[in-house]
Amino acid sequence: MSRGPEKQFDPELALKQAMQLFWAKGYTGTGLSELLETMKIGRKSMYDTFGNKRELYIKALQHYSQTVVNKLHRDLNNSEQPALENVRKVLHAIATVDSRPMSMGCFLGVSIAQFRTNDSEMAEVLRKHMQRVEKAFYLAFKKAQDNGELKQSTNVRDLARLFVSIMQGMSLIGRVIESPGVPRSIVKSALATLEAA
Amino acid sequence: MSRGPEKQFDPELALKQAMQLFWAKGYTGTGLSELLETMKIGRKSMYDTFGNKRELYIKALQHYSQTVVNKLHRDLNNSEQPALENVRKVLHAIATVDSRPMSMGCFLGVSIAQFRTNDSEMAEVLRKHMQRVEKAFYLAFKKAQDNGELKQSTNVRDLARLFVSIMQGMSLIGRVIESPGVPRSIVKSALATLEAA
DNA sequence: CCATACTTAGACTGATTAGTCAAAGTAACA
DNA sequence: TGTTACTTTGACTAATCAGTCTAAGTATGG
Repeated sequence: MSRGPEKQFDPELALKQAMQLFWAKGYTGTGLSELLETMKIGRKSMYDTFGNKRELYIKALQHYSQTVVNKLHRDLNNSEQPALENVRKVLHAIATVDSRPMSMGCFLGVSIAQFRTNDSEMAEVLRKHMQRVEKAFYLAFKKAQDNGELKQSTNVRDLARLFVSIMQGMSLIGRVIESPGVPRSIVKSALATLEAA
Repeated sequence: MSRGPEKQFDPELALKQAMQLFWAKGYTGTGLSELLETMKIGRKSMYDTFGNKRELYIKALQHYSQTVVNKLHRDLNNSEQPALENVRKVLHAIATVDSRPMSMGCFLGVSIAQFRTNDSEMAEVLRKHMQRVEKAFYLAFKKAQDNGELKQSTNVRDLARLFVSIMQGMSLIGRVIESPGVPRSIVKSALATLEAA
């Protein structure tokens, strides 16, 4: 039984704010003092609650996975319409987000770019989350194939991996382009390839 | 006329080594002391020759553009074979590189992920280099279309942007995947889409 | 052979870094 | 109402950060 006072802050809210700052400024680019100001908690509270800066980052990635990637799963597997229509809607939505000025891209993608490739612990964390993204696309394409929306000869595993790449590449490029037409242009030709698949 | 002694180091070699360290560890993740050790030059020499850390990074990006992106242009516009065959060879080559354990991806891509999106100066530098990549693909697809390798109805500008995204996404994902099959899988389905385009 | 103009190495600065720790505060239980 | 177990605040440390600057070294021009 806990006998002391309760925490004066909401750990999940603090985590969300940490995530957004990490997302915007990067891991090494985000200082602890700045982080604590944003999270509105004290130094000790951060270390007691989240471990250290690195563990906080890993927990921020989990938070992203449980919110954004979960939503991706739901949107891609919405049963109310044809599976490929879900894919189209999701890609258009992402293109819209990536078209905004100073779009930040995908938190998973920008994280992958920031850690050394020989950081095997972080690589494993990131790979795990990325595989959930791949699976979301895989399930949608599999269903589409079962429904006759895709040819039987199409390798839906490969197709899912292709679309994860497209999404990641588009989100990355969206961080620097000025024209909102570019992400739409990418989605347009990406969806065109589905016609023949 | 210069009256003093010549530099005791090769600025281009030093720049190349700085690029590789930045590439591996990121901008904020790379300390100046570490940088100077790798470049094998003194502190003052770095500031006199390259300005400061940030300008050094920008010059490293230029170096990348003048070597790697130039090679991409040459490979995609090699006139000895059909234009689409150039695209296939280039993508297979990139997939091979991205399949290596601890592949570092594309220096442009990892750079885009590292700077704040409101860093407009850096965004412009990165956009400029990325547009050269897009142009390399555009010219190859345009030639393919003129040669009848692609349908007249295909929008080659959109197609080029799609392939830049695919390449960036694949290179990013290559940093964390363990299986060499993933990049090959992506290239396989990417090239399959060209059959119908 | 000296003066000039460049180079070099490295000491130094003030700021900031991640992380620790002691002290004060507070709520719940006996 | 103490005692206990938790919280919070913020001072502190040692290391590192980017960047400056002085002093010593060196090749060239006169």
